[in-house]
Amino acid sequence: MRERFVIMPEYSSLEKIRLQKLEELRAEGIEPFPTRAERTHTSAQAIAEFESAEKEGREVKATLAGRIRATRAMGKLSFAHIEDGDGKIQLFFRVNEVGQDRIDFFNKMFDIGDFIQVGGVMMRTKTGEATLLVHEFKMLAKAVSPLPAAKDETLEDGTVVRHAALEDAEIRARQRYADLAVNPEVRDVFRKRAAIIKSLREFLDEKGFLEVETPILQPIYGGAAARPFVTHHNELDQDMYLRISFELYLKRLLVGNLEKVYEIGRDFRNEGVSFKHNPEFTQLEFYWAYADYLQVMELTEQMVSSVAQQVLGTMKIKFKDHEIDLTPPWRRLEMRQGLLDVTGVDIYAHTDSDSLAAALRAKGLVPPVGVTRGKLVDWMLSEKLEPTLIQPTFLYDYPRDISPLAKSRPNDPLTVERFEGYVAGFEICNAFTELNDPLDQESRFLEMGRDYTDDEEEKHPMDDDYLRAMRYGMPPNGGFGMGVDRLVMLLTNKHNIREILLFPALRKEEFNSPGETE
RNA sequence: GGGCGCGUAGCUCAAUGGCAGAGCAGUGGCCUUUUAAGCCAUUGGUUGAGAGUUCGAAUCUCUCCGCGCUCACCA
Repeated sequence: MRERFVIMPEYSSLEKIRLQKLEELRAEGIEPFPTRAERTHTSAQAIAEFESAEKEGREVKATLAGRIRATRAMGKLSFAHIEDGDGKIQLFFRVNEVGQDRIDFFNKMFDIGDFIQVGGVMMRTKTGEATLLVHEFKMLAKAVSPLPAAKDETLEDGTVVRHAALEDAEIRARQRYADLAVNPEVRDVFRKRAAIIKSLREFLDEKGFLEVETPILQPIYGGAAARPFVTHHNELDQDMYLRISFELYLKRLLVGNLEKVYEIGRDFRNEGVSFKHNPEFTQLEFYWAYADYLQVMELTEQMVSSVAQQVLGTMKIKFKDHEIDLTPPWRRLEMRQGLLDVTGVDIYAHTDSDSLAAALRAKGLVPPVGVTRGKLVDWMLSEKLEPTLIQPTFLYDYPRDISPLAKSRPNDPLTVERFEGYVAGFEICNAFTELNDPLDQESRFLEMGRDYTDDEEEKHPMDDDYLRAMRYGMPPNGGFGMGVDRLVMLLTNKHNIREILLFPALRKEEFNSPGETE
């Protein structure tokens, strides 16, 4: 199979016309991509200043810069809307101010999508719209390819209907630049995303946590059960893994007497892609010395609700058909009880996988066969319980055998102090009282190694350096991990991770030449 | 990776075996307060790619490419 990138094999007819305009501009001595631009006001600033000035009968001069989104040419008049970072504003070109030649020039040479600089005076049109009456204008950047421009229609009741908007999911994701350029609400999603991350950071900073950066390229991966991406360092001549979690490095810092640490960054997992999974995703983890999972629970509900309050101005959010209230305290549900409620089976009464599977089948359920007890519990959880957890819920106390880095409950070796936070039926975070006994940790590594002998990549590899660190002494601590993308989905009411990632993972663009197949 | 579905003009969509179309965008013309501006005219297509069935394929079949949904996987 021959591979190559698709590099716009040929210009379309629309593009050829625009290229011709480029040449004509240059022939007239006009640079279509000038080096510098000027601007005195954004669209919103110009309108705001005009609205206060017009009461006093004061004139507002403004130079604006932005992208042409619509034009309406009428012979001796032209109207246009440009859009900048603050919004849209109408331009009014009139023969009185600029002369017929410049009107014709604008109509002929300027297309939707072009960047323009306009200087003039603010005024109000007959229909009452605050508008810039243009005295002078200048091309800032010509768009060679037509933007997939939409038209906005404002109905009587003020609602805006967008016609022929770019909707193709593939083009929107692949050409996010075009999606952002024509769909303003997409820009808002990413502004909100930035605000959420900033707010998380501020919350943790304010609580005295230290933000740190740990290696993305790691000689040994760990901290989660996931397949890693493998790469190679040439000079060191060794394979490296892209991290699947931050956990083991952050906990090494507790050994180093840093008591409260966190990191927000990218994790990489070489696994399936779905509406809630991307191969690289943003994770928040923190570790808190001398705290346990109950304290982490309280901090979690404070953190998530305060982020919502700060970013959205409310703790009551909408997600799909659900009205969700993030106000603390959140419901706390012991996992054993939760599973008993939805399946009628008490996992504590069945301490091996055969017994538990039999009990489930006796209730008419169809659990997967040939798996560990931990996996059976996981199945009960994800199939039966999770979908019912719409309002924020902490599910707590998990089986030890699916939690190799969590600390057992005192006097209950089969159960660990762990919780997961659920909202809208999906998991947003995972936390536990961290295991800090180096000898116990070593035996857990060995245990996990045995469980995954068939699948080399997924097993927890022994991390000798981590054990060495633990042997110096690690304070008791509570740890926390949250998929930031999931939180962003929740707070923006987007139901696909692709909607809240600027550049989600997609197959490489390539094509087979006619007749050539593998 | 499995199952189901989709792919038609720059964008949004029609055409279900019988001449590939519409609106917007574009191009030419008219128009001094428009705002999906309007009116007249007009350009634009390898119907994702390739093969097959048929007198005839956007439409039916197969292969491939891409995307979506879903299952599996996934702390």
